[in-house]
Amino acid sequence: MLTRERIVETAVELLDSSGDGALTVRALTTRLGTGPGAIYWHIGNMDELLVAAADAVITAALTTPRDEAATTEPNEAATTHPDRAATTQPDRAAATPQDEIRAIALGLFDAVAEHPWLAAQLALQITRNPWGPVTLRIFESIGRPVSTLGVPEADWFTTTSTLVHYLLGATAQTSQSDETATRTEAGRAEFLATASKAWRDLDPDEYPFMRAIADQMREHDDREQFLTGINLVLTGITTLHQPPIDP
Amino acid sequence: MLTRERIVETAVELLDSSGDGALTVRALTTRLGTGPGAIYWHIGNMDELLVAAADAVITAALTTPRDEAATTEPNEAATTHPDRAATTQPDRAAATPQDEIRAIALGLFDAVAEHPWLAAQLALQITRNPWGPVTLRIFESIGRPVSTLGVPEADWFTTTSTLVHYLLGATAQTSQSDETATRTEAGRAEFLATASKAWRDLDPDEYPFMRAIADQMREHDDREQFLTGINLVLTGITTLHQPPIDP
DNA sequence: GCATGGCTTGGAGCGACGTTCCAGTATGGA
DNA sequence: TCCATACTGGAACGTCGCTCCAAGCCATGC
Repeated sequence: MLTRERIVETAVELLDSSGDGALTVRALTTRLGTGPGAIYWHIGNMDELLVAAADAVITAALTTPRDEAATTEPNEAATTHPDRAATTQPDRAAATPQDEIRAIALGLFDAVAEHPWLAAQLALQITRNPWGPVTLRIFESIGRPVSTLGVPEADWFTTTSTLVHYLLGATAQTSQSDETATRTEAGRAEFLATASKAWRDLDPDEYPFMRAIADQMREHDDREQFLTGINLVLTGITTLHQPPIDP
Repeated sequence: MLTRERIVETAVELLDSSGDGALTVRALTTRLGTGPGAIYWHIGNMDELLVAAADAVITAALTTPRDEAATTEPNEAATTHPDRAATTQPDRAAATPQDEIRAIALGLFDAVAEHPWLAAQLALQITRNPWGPVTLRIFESIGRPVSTLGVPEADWFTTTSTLVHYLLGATAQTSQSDETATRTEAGRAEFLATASKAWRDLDPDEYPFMRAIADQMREHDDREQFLTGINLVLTGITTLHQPPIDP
């Protein structure tokens, strides 16, 4: 029996294994041993399928407890800390709101790193339908800890927007689409060296700044830089909204 | 005579007038009164044409002096402040680096608002080719004032990245793709009211935060919120990098 | 003046895509 | 047993990016 879930699942598999352009109706039909009519009975649209695929992966990334280690058996991790396990998101509690935000952001960052097609999809869906299910979910996840951050309620929307926008921009650029090259450690090092050299060879009149930071480009780590950016925004938030008078 | 510039120019016209999906090779051929072979003689690829179109618009947005008023005759504005006029970008000088960054960011924001197709293109190109000409130009423009901000040179890359990533994420989401509806003032108000109501009707268990900020959604202004976000990041930067010891 | 050879053009056509249409099958209730 | 409804998969349509190629253009050398 063909179900919407099975189609979405297969779509994600296709995207994961063969990249952006691999998700075609024809590829789905062969993989599922069926015809286009069957697929369009369950799914109205190719775009709708892409939204569903992205939503599935994002939802998984947002609800999975961020344990940094347990990737195969999340239940096992849950038994490690059996108290506190009643909440929706088992671990992660007992941390500062800042820690929560960092954890969620890193979860999304890693999800995009694991599913390179997700970067383009996120970007596209956010421009085409700014408040689709994907944006909504991310906003809610980031907004919840923001509301416990001490920010006045009137600024919740703007503050969360800033965080989410940074997060989306950063994941968009940092998703190595050049898969094969950047998959390995050596390939990534080579990529960085090449880019760094390209910047150094730019026109000094037109690109003085890029030339100045070419070295930093070669030595930087995407994930670390992402976290630094999050911390920068968090610092801005706490600086603006809670003056140094400590209770 | 057909030239690459003429093709790019026509491509921008097509995109501006008829939106995202209007730029096809066939549309170009009819508009230019030629055939596909002629076009592919000057342009290697459809993607390459899209990059060129985006680059053209972005470059224009980054080099135009941001005078908020003078759109037709930039030279006139230059005479207003005749000193300092020797730099590449006539006015804008004599301001703080923060002002410069705000001006550049708003310039990009307005460019995306004026060319709605640009949002999706920026997002796509940045994920597909993170250091293409468009990203490079934006990075250089933002990075230059950042380097005069008092941030230690070792942090220039990360700091500029944070600003650019926020900027890209914000413009991506804030580009009303739903053109006709949001073009007019009334249409936009209706759009906001509808979205706000949709948030209020969400499941209280799953989306408590979105429900809490539904009102702020209805009353917010995109451009203003964008600026607030920029200021938030700028505050984070100055807070982290120059301790309150004032010279 | 004229032939030559390299740019440049535009039309025909190829393969692949998303999508629709529809004849057919299965299944569960009357 | 019959039938309505849910579902399937193959054929086909229109459009897309792109390639191929015969013809045109035009400056140069003879």
